[in-house]
Amino acid sequence: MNAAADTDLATCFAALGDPTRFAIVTRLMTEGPQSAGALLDVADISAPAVSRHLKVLRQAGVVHQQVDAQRRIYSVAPEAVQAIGRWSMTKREFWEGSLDRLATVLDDLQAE
Amino acid sequence: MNAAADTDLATCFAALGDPTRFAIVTRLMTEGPQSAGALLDVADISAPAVSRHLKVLRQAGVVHQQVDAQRRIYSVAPEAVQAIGRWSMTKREFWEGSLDRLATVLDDLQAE
DNA sequence: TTGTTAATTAACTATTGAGTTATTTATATG
DNA sequence: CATATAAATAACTCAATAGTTAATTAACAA
Repeated sequence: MNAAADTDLATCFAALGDPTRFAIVTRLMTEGPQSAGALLDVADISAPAVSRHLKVLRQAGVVHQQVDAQRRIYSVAPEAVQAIGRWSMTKREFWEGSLDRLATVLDDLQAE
Repeated sequence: MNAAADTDLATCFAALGDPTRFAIVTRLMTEGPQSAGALLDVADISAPAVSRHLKVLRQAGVVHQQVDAQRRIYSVAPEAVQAIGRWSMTKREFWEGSLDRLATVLDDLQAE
C-alpha cells in the first residue's frame, strides 16, 4: 500500500518480466524447489547466465536460496506471489463490477 | 494457462516492472482514465518519454487507448489486472496452506 | 592431498531500453 | 486559411542488461 511496498512490487514485476526468469519461477512452482544446475535447461543459456537470473530473482525477493553442500536449492517465495495477488485484489474494482462476482471467479478456479 | 498466455503474462510483468510505468498504471487506477498530457507529472520526464511508456503498456495490453479529438485517453485494462490476479490465485498453494484460508485473506481485504 | 562437482564471480561484448530534442501528424479554433 | 494544441514518431545518446568464456570459491570424495 505504501510507497516502499509499491517499489518492491515494481521490482518484483521487473524480475518476473524476463522470459527466462518467468520460466524459472514457473518451473520452481510446478516442480518444486531445485538446484541451480537442475534449472539449466529452462533455456538454452550457460550456467553463469542462469546463476545471474537467480540472483536477480533472489534480490527481488521472488525466490529463496537454501544451501545444501555445494548445491544451492531455490524455491519460490510465497510472500512474493501473495503480494502480487493482493495487489490485484486491492485493485479489483477495475476488473470486477462488484465484490459479489469475486466468489464466481474463485468458484471457477476451484472447478479447474 | 497455455504457453501463449504465459508469454503474455511475462510481457505484462515486464511492462509493469518499470517504475515510471508502474506509477502511470497506479495513477490511472486511483484517479481514473486520463490523457497522455495529464500523466506528464508522474515523473520528471518529457512528453515523448511518457508517450513511449504508454505505447509499451498498450502493446502489453495493460492499458487501453481511447481517442478524443487530439487527446488520447488512457485507462487500465481490467483484463490485465485480472489475469495477474488469476495467475497468483492458481499458484496459491505456494503462499497458502489450504484453500480454506483464502476466505481469511479476502476478509482482511474487505476490512481495509 | 588431489581431483571432481556445483555454483558464483570477473571481465568483456552486444543488444535493449529509457531518456533527450527536433520534427511530424492531426485536430480544433481565431 | 493560419495558428495553437496534443500526441506520436524520428534520430540520436548513454546506461543497463543479458549473454559469453575464463577464473574463482567451496564442498565432497578417492
